[in-house]
Amino acid sequence: MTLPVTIEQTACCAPGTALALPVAEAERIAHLFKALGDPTRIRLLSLISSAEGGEACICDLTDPVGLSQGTVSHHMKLLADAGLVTREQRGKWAYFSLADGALDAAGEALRRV
Amino acid sequence: MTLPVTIEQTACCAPGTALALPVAEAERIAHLFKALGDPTRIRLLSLISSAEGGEACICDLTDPVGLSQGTVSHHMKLLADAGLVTREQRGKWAYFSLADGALDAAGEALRRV
DNA sequence: CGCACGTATCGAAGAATGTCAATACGTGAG
DNA sequence: CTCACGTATTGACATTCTTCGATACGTGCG
Repeated sequence: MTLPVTIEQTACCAPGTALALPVAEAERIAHLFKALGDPTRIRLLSLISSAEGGEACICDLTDPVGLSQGTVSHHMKLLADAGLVTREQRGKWAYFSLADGALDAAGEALRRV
Repeated sequence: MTLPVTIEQTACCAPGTALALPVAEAERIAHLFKALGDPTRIRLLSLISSAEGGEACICDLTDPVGLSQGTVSHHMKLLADAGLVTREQRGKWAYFSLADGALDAAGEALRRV
């Protein structure tokens, strides 16, 4: 983990800088898009959204993306941490769905830049 | 560079997979968001958009982000490669502006997932 | 309970990324 | 032409990311 050493970048500094996004918010936004910045994860999102009922378990996803179960689980964790998907345990299976309005929120974040 | 070894992932395969994004397009989209997946680059975009006239040169950007000139130049190249900013040489200076409709296109890409 | 199966986590290896200092490139001023 | 200055590129280094294989965790079935 890298602690944010930069302090109070929001106030003062170069002219015009005050209008720009505060560092903390830039980090939040970047974190969201970093989750979207991998082909496999885009594919996973797409697979979920086009799946029956808009949800899928890990076992449904490993084959299409051609990666190991552990790796897919890892990617799903990243997507969940970014708030892009939700996880629901049902029996032995973990079902993932697109988080409601998450993609819209991402688009909104773009407009704030 | 990694050549796309995966061939014809679009056709056949697992049931439901056909509806998902083709690998090539997932890669395109991911490449776009990877450019947006760094706090510094988000900050750079914001600085440019909030700058006088909606444009800025490297020298305007190094101080606010607190990074070396070479590093900022590197980030701007990535943003330009992703089609997010345009570069215009004017005298000794290179002026960067937000590419027209690029952020909208990013939002649109999300809707395609 | 014990086992099988789906999922999560861990440790390691290789690739990619962010950063700097140094240097090369290009352009306008003199 | 030569020089100064803004920008781009290079080489090096540390960090992060992606991936795998192996293993641990949890749940339902027998």
